[in-house]
Amino acid sequence: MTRENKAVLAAKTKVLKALAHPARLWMVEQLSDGERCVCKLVDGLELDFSTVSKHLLVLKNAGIVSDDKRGKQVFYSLRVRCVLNFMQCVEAVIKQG
Amino acid sequence: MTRENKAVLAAKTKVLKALAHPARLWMVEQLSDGERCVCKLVDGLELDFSTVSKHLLVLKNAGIVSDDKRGKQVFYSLRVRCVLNFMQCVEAVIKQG
DNA sequence: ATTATTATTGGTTATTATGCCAAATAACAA
DNA sequence: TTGTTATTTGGCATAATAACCAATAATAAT
Repeated sequence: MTRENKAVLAAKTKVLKALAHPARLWMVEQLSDGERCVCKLVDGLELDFSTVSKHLLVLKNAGIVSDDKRGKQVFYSLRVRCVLNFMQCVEAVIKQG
Repeated sequence: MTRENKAVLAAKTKVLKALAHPARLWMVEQLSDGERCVCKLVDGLELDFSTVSKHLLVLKNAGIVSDDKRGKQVFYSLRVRCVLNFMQCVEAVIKQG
């Protein structure tokens, strides 16, 4: 395998790893319905504010979400809708057992 | 969040986690071209035989691949083709920067 | 029967991920 | 200014992953 192939593989893996956590995946699903401030996401998760913030950073670094600070709140939104299509495939894997 | 929602989220996460490793993702891509024995996959990766075997177990437990022992070899194959479609979305995330 | 090949399992260690708390920042309000 | 709310950052403890080696199991070949 070439270094380039390895780099491509690492890039793909980064995106997948970002999605591969229940809290992060839940947030992505929430964002499919439109932007949310961090506080709103914290409300839906039984996690510390700082923990949620770090999870959002992971999603942002992977290119999956973007953030927009307005006033003292930060709103996150989904940059890539196709992520949701994939989840249908994941559900297919689950149902098939 | 209900326990049921948590369970669904955990199930989805299990599939995503299985894909979220360069060696495992590479193997899934290889299998898109047809079944492969473990030895063939080991050849393509710079990893110990036992390590590759364990990675395959992760994919199998997630429902992504199935195995078939014939003689002293074990052949793995992809159970869910749609996984490959998703990778196109992942590539879109990467290109978008 | 012995040996060789293919693969899995068990054990250990190193690295990475997760979560909380406390502290730091930023924006707005009083 | 001082205080309050919203968020991020740093630090630390713990849990989960990943890799290797050695040992085991199963099949095939000599």
